[in-house]
Formats: sequence, C-alpha cells, structure tokens
Amino acid sequence: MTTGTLVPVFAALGDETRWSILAALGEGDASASALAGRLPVTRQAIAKHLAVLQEVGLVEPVRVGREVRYRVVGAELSATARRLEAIGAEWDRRLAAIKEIAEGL
Amino acid sequence: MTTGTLVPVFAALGDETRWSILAALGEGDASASALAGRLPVTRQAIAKHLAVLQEVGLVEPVRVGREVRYRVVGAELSATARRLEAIGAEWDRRLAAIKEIAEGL
DNA sequence: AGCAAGTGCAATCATGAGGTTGCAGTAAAC
DNA sequence: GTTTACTGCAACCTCATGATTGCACTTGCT
Repeated sequence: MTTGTLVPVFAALGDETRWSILAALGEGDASASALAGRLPVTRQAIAKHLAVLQEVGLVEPVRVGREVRYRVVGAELSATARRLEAIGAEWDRRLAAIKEIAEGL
Repeated sequence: MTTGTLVPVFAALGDETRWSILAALGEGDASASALAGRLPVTRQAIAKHLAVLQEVGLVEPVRVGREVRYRVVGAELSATARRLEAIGAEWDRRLAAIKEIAEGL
C-alpha cells in the first residue's frame, strides 16, 4: 500500500476555506478577484489557496483575456476517492482476517 | 453537497507521520510507547497524533492491562472514501453538463 | 496614449501544529 | 510494598501556514 502523492492532496482538502473556494468554483469557473468578491478573505489569500489546489491537481488555470480563471478538476477528486477506497478496503480485509483468527476459524 | 465533519478527517490524513502511524497499526494494534520504538518520533508526539486520529474516528483505543493500544477503524476510512467519491461524482456530473452545453446539445 | 482592472511578488504578522523535554500519576509485576 | 513500565499533563520551542497590506507589472478597453 503506497500512499504516493496522496498525502498532499488530503492536506489541501483539510482546509475549510479551500472547500469554500472549490464550492464557489462549482458554480462556474472564476478568477481570484471574482472569488474575493464572494468569500470573506482577500484576493491574495485566495490566490495562495488556488496555488495549493493547483499544486495537487485539484484545480487548473484558464486564461481568459486578462484574467486567470480556475476550474475544478473533478477527475482528481474521483481518483483520490478511489485510492482512499482501496486503502480502506485493504484495512477491512486485514480486520476481517484478524476477526477470523479471533473466532478460531 | 454538505462536507459536514469531513474536512477534519482530511486534515488528519494530510500528515505523513500519521500515515506512518496508521501503517504501523496495520501490522497490529499497538500502544504509543510501542509505536515510539518503531517510528523516529517521541512517544508524546505519537500520543498527540493518536489523539487527532481518534478525534476524527480513524482510530480507537483499547485498554490492555496497563497499556492503551490503538486500532485502526477501517470503516471510517471506507466511509470517508465514499463521501469523497460522492463529491467527485457530483463534480463530474456538473462538468459533463457544462460540456454538453459547450458542444451545443 | 491613457486609464482601469487584474495579476504577481514581497514583507509582515499571528496563530496553530508538530515536536521535544521533564515530571507527576497509576497500575501491573515481583 | 517496592519497583518498574506505561500513561498523562504541562511548558516550551520552532516553523509552516493562513491571512493581511502595499506596491509594481501587465493587459485589455476606450
């Protein structure tokens, strides 16, 4: 069971503000400035969060004229979910094995 | 799409040391002291991590004599994976809808 | 060309998190 | 009943991070 680059993704998802950003982007692609209008944080704070999200592939930038809009990469969320699922299944398997031993089978 | 208590779980999973602990616990239940023998961190550091993991339900304590062993709760990992999967699917759905509009259907 | 809107970079600040050391408490073991 | 091992609490340190302000730079728009 190799966690690979999985941990940074979880770290990125472990922040409420970033989820707010992701949720806002769910309404449609938006720039850092646009997001700053909706969320109670500065544009620069949002820019940093977007950088983090981009770093782990959860979001990607799209230049539109002079602004840079960001789009959620749903595939990365799904991929992360699948990897986590695999790890969870692995533990379930182990626990089942232990349980069988405990029950004297 | 309500994230609920999901974010703290991701925050907990966003640390390499905690994954080391989870991996070590995968070999069998163990106490903080026992884990301190295998990992390059202090027992107290491990105790804190275990507290965090317990807080979000990823691990649970089991008293055995005078020691407190910890066990991985595989179900919580699976549940988290499922919730994340649902969120990822939601985004996939939205992206698909947008794509259809873009293609003029 | 000039203005406005948007982005990018840098310095700064505060708080929280990961980690350590030290000591007190507690419960088995002998 | 001591000793011995393990847990628990508290203080402390350091560094990363979330957030801010301020300014320079680019890029459309008119």
